Amino acid sequence: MDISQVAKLTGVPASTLRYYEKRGLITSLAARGTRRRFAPSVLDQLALVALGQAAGLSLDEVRSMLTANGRPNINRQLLASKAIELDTRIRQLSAVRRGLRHAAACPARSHAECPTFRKLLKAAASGALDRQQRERKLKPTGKSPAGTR
Amino acid sequence: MDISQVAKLTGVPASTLRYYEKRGLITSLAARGTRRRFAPSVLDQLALVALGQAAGLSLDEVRSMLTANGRPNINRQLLASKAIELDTRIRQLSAVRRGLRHAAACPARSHAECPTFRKLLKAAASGALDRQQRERKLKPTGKSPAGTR
DNA sequence: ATGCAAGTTGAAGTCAACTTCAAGTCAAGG
DNA sequence: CCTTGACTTGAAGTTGACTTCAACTTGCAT
Repeated sequence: MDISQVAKLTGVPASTLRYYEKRGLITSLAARGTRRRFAPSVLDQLALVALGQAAGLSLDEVRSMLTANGRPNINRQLLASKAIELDTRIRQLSAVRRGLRHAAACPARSHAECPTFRKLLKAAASGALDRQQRERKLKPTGKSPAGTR
Repeated sequence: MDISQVAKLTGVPASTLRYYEKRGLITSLAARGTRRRFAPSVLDQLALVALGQAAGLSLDEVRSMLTANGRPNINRQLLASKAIELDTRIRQLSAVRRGLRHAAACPARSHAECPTFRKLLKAAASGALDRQQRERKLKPTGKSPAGTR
């Protein structure tokens, strides 16, 4: 397959595919300078990247789970710890969602005065603050964790 | 309170507090050029920012829910739609978490050959790809300021 | 054989949310 | 009064994941 076919098939832009290849996340059969050709297995590789991203791995972390030839090579410990992080995150998001739903539905004039909202606010916010602090601890130099998108 | 007290109390660095003030997310009582003083209500304001961030709002979106004087002014429609997004996101994260847990525990030699893993991979990844495509649709020029994240 | 869309490259630009820097100001202790 | 350390400002730098650009090459259709 050529790059535009893969792009069309997966929805991943050609520029991203080139970028992923440079980062060692996917493999192509190209001689340098000529047009890339992708084996069908690139679809699996892209799926793995997508899964990793969805799980909150950086591209470097995803690559660390691939062998030189592009096959997966799983670091169980990293995955298990990411799963735990996900658990926590899911719980926090659920609390936030409750907060939003309440805020959107609650008829109180000012939410500053609605006790239910204040309670959810405090819970969700303190969770968020804790999380911020944890992240700062992991990066003691103070470099920003670039968005918890 | 002065800026370092607020920082200590909330865990939000002083630099961030200044940044938030410049962005109109929190208010201070300072005459320009002198030292900032914060009213206790700044803690509520910060909680609201944290909640918004946790819910996936951009700082601009958070600010759009504040009146000029810094009191919350909630856009129910935006909140409700963010709650729906959160629902979706939570479901996707749950699927991803299942995938991770399985990958971390599954004894198959190569995960490429484990059918359970392949199924979860496909599900989680396709969800992730769909999401990517949706986000790209919302940003057609690539220059739009309204981050959906 | 030729035109031109589609591909190639490295380098530079973008974005959000901060952080860091340089240069200067203020306030309290000694 | 003077030092010192916490504070002030605007400007510039950082991060990760891409995208865009400029300047060429390729390869299919005519």
